[in-house]
Amino acid sequence: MTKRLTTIKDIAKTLGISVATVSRAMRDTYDVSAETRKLVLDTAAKMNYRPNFNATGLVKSGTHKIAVIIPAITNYYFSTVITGIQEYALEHNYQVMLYLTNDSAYWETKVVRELSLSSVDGLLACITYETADFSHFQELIEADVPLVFFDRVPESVSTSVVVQDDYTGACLATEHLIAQGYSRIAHLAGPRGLNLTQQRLQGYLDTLKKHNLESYGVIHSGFSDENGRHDMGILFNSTSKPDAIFSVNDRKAFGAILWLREQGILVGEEVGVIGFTNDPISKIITPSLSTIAEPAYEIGRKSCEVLIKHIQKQSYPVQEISLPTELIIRASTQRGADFNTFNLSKKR
Amino acid sequence: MTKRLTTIKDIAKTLGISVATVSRAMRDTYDVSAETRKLVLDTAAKMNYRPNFNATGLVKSGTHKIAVIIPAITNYYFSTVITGIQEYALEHNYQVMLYLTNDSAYWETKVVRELSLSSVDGLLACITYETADFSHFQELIEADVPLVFFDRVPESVSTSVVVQDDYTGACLATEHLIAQGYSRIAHLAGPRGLNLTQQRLQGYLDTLKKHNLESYGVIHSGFSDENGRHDMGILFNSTSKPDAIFSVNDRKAFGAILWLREQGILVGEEVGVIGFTNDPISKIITPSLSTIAEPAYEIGRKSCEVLIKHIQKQSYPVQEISLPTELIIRASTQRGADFNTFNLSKKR
DNA sequence: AATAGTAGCGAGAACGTTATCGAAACCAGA
DNA sequence: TCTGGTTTCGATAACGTTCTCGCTACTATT
Repeated sequence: MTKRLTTIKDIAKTLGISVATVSRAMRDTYDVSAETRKLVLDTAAKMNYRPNFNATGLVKSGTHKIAVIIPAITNYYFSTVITGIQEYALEHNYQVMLYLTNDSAYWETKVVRELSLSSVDGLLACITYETADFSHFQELIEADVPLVFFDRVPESVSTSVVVQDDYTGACLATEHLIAQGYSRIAHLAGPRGLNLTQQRLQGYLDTLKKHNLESYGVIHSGFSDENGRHDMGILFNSTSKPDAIFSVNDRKAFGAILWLREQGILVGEEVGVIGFTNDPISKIITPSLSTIAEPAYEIGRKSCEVLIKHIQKQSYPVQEISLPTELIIRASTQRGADFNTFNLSKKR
Repeated sequence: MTKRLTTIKDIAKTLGISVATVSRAMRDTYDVSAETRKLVLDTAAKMNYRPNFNATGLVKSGTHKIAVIIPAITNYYFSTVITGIQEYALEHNYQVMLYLTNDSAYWETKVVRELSLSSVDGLLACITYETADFSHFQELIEADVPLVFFDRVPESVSTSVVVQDDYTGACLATEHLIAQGYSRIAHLAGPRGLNLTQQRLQGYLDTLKKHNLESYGVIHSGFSDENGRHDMGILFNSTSKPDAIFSVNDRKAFGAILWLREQGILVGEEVGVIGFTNDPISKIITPSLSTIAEPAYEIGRKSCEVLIKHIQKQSYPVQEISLPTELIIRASTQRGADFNTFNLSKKR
């Protein structure tokens, strides 16, 4: 098919030395004189030599590849995490293989099971919101395959995880709503069973309790803006309507804002909305969305770092890393100012 | 490190047959009886056998992997393209390796040059907007490495490309602005040198000419909303101000809308804005953005399909595929209605 | 009964690299 | 001159798989 590439043998032949010497020279190890080393390196460059990773991978078990298994990449959070993973990996000479599960547990198990362990050194995974059976991951752990979870992590398997501090973030969000004078607070929650859903819900509930407030409703559903929009209809159909919404993520909060605008309800003034992520859209939407910022890029880098450390020495202890979040205050939780029209109709 | 995996030899030994027979049985080829085949397959499953891709890759040249080289993934278009690539690849038993260049020509050449050709069967690339020297790609082509470009394609190298119809899309956008009654039209253009920048600019210019209109300004810069915002300041600083903006992409159009809003200029009513991409944000921003929809997902699938065909038979002819775009009319190019306030302050 | 053909299997080389071991060459000290 | 130590290098086996051959046994044909 493609032209034959130059191998270590070719170099050895043209130089009249053995392949062993060439191999040693390439890797800058012991037992090779400075002259021959330079000679080998020069002719290797001249002959446009590239190492064959299949061969090296065969003899030393270990490809320099890691697999990233993730529900999707078409949103701010995931794409930013991947960017962090990618950069850390490349800096440390690892290559990343990407697998999208499309939030399907079927695809996830299929990918994980069929993933030939001879083709990657380790796995970085973020589970789907359907995943209830973790046996496919358990098998990997029992086979001593390095594995770290990020963002959405299972509770039952014992391996390293890297997440943002979901609980504290939810507390910050709820505290902020209360401080702004909202008291009838509802929560647009994520899919049940996900650790992150539980953590954010718990932070919300605990903060309400601390202030002797009652929840004005919790609805579990998916992460899309359409989910948010739909759930708002249900929430506001009751007799006791909320005056503020804490959404499990920004996308659902966008749906909430869109719904409120359609209903002619003033966002901020009448109903406060706060999200979770700090998606760039939150700055663009009208009114701009207050939110809890997640360190997506750092989560990518950190989880990749932990994985590579696990790969490089199996004695590396299991980590449970939680990165801090931050409250970002924008217009959607402000009263008093008419942020809704946002100068849109003001003439020069 | 990790536990020793079961190999074809282990299966042969426990069954008392030769490795050759096992190998043939696994691949369902000739010269093996139905009984032994079943026997081999059963014990392979029982022993949890996984093929070692390093070994197969060594003997048959050909890993089932493709490399995707892309400037970034943290935006709608690129992440959607990747999703399409990924899905087509997985369906056809190829695995994708991801490389982000971060729009740096330095990183691009580094990645392409260091990419061991023994570890991938082909490349899918979208160049950075800095890339002026294409020798790193030229080398691959000369080495007969399958390579296809998508979206941002170089003109000088002769290989398959998959793009959207940028020229016609730009014509559609400009025609639409004119049809809506705008006549003083300016263009927020992309970085110079990119084919897509040239195509969209040309479509814009040709359509103006067709209607005997003059351009009210063309400014080249990057793709970010910040670029768009900045360029608007320049555009409106002249004595002859435009009454409509055609932006090379949606992100810059968002910047333009934000800038207009800050200036108290009514978007749509006073100044029309149209983008290019159909980023989901275009539905969320106020007013919603008219745009030219790109078939990002299909471009991903199609370019992956072309690449795999190139890999599978080297006689496959070079393709130049251009996928159609579509005009999406929203509020930012409508006059008459007060879309800017968008019911925001309307009480129930 | 002799031959030819075929189905099923095994032995061994090969892919490109690294690791182990030993050999050669050189040098220093006695 | 001999011994011992170091430095530098080569031969060879291994990694797990596929591929090419050749061998055996069986069936069909004459």
